[in-house]
Amino acid sequence: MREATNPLAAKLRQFTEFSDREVEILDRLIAETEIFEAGADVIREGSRVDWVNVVVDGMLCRYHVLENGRRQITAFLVPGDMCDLHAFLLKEMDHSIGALTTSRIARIPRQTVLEITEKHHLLARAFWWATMVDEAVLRQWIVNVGRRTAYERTAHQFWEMFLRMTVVGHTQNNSFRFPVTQQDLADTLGMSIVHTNRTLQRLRAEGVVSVQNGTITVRDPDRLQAIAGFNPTYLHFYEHIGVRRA
Amino acid sequence: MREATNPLAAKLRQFTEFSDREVEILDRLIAETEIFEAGADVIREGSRVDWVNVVVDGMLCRYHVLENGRRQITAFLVPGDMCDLHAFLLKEMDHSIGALTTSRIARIPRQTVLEITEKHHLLARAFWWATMVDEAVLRQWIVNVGRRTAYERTAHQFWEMFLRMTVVGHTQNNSFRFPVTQQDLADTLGMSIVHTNRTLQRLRAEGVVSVQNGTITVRDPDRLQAIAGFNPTYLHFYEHIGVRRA
DNA sequence: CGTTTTATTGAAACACCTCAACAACGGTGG
DNA sequence: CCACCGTTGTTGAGGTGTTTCAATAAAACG
Repeated sequence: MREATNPLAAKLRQFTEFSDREVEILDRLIAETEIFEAGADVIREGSRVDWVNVVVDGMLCRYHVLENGRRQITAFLVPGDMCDLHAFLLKEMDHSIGALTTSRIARIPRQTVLEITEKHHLLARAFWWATMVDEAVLRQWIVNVGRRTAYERTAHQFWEMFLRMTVVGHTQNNSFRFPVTQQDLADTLGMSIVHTNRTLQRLRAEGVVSVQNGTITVRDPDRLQAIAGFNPTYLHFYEHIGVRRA
Repeated sequence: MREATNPLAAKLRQFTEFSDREVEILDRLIAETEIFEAGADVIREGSRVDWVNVVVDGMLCRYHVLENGRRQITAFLVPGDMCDLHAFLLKEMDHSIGALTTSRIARIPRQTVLEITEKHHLLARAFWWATMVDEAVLRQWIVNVGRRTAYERTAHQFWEMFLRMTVVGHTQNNSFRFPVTQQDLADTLGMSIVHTNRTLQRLRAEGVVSVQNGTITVRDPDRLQAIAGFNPTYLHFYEHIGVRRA
């Protein structure tokens, strides 16, 4: 059964146009999906993986757990994102992926991915591109955690997320669903839950954003981008898919 | 002129075997090189790139600069590493790449990369794989900066670097060249130079590592790995290319 | 409604930062 | 070969952003 809209195709179309044949293949890839409840792990650290997960619906996160219970989230996954391609390299997953909301996931066997990339250069290249985009986001994440204050860091995370959600058409009236607890947010920003709470309060008090019920509303986009110290060069990355400079 | 040893081929061989034809192509890619002096930038933020850089010799780093001068290093590049593939996506570089030592770089035109990946699936896949490895390293970097103390963080960086250098055969007697200033190190670990200095002293005083003249010697590997809280799963990544668990 | 999870608050502790001075080192030119 | 100079490393000390602990309020859940 074909998806009305194929988030994977939508995402990859950012990079290039596809033929009908290629779109058909992408459709077939996500035809069969599996549901994961909020809070459930899609993959757990240490497990062996022989397939690629594609997010069809929902939101998930990649997280690493250290010995003493410390946790670090290293990515949020939204519809269209492929994950665990790298599992072909590692014998075992070095981190877990958990569902933040009830999510629909398509599982593509390793063999299928290999065959497709062998026969369809353009798709192979698109997959590669998607990996490189992830890389760019990861680098910004490091900069964020390494060199920004809690306040800037939180703003940057929100702004980046806002842009990403806009790209895939998941924002309306400057607001979008971001169903994370403050603990989750603390674990993505590399700070304590208490300080996360206080930082959120400040952002709210200053009328920059409002956060409620897992929905974030950007009240003052210009201000938010400014606080975030958002790299205008990095923004190009979003410009060519429709997001404009403030 | 053929390279006696091709670091690019050496690196990609971690993932798969190549035919003579493919190796020949890889050799040709890095046949022509350019020298960059220590301290020079290979690419600067904001510039447009139409080629891929491959490190043939030396060591470089990827760094991001924020408005007020704060800097964050997000990667070290060693022989065999390809960089700026993602530049095909972004209009401009969102960060710079600087040479830490005098380095030899091969510049491969964008068009060449596209042609090769179109005609040679295996090479295309290898490039993709290399990108995914970079991603895994970046994720660990985030965990490091986000959730480890200065002490653990520094240890982790050293241990990771030690493993990477071992992989490409650049360690001898548990020591390797790591020609960074304490400021550089501070910028990679997301801490101040003063605290970096003190952390190094502690690591030295405890007989874990010694650092001198841009050369690091791992005096107590087991201890270092333990302090780093190095993820044994992540280690698999190195195991299949010869590095063994302590 | 109880029960569990999540958000919020206060206050003390501390890891890390900033400032600022000085020592050591490596190169350069006289 | 020494004097000079810029860069890098080291130290002390006070300041602060952030954490930790611990308790309470407020939602969310069944």
